[in-house]
Amino acid sequence: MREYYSITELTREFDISTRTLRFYEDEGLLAPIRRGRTRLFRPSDRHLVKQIMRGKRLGFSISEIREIIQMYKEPPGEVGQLKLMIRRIEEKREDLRQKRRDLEETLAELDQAEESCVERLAELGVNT
Amino acid sequence: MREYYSITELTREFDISTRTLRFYEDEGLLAPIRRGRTRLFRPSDRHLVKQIMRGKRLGFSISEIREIIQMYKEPPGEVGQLKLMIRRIEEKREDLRQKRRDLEETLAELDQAEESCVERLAELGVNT
DNA sequence: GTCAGAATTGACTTTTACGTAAAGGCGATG
DNA sequence: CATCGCCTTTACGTAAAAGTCAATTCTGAC
Repeated sequence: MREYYSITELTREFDISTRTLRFYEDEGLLAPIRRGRTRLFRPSDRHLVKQIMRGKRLGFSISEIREIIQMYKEPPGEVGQLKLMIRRIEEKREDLRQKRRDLEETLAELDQAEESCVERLAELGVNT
Repeated sequence: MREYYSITELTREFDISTRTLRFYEDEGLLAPIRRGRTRLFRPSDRHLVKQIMRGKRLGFSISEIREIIQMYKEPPGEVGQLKLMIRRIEEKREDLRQKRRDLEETLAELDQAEESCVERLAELGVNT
């Protein structure tokens, strides 16, 4: 496991700009360490970037992603906070389950659409 | 099945604003008929709104949603167009499968996070 | 017919998530 | 030493997706 990644290494790996990574840092999603002014990304930072990109693909906003990332961290020490956290996690999961239903429906409709196209091609005497 | 829905009926059903529905019309996603200047939404328009909201929840942009909606329509008559359409559908499906992987991973991590919280509560002697 | 409530258009504003340009620091290499 | 390539901050710009507001116009109920 590498010790540090430079900002451009990560931009290449995840196909995003340096601006984007700095923006995520401003937004409190990342906190790479510094050598002088230069950012050094640890493997854990790189993993955070992965999670951020995953969140993006699922259509979560920056603040939603921030919330989700909070959930992955060490659980809080206080009972009230813990219970609150559990409730929030359950909400996010419900959110994701809705997305899953949406996803399956969309996939099913696309399957149907493709089938129609294939049939139409067959009618036209094209061998698929 | 109702014949027509008013704009406000749909805003209430889907919890969106009239501005949003008109915006979708401007963007070519909807084309309700008119009585005078007033929009009348048919069941098919209402169904389109459902599909749009689904797309939104999955993080698709307006133009991606427009593309997907195109795919649900009658398949084109020309062989080249049909083959192109099939390729596009396959791309969208790959996109959705990626989202599904992202989703499952996120759900798994949230499960883990919740478990940590529950354990922590147990340590603190709280009965869940 | 009139009057409140709903609907319309059009213009301007806002939020999010970056893009882009300016101006320059730091270290290696020819 | 100069010039790459990579890194930095600061600041303004922008596209997408609506929100908001104003000025009208319908229209259904009384």
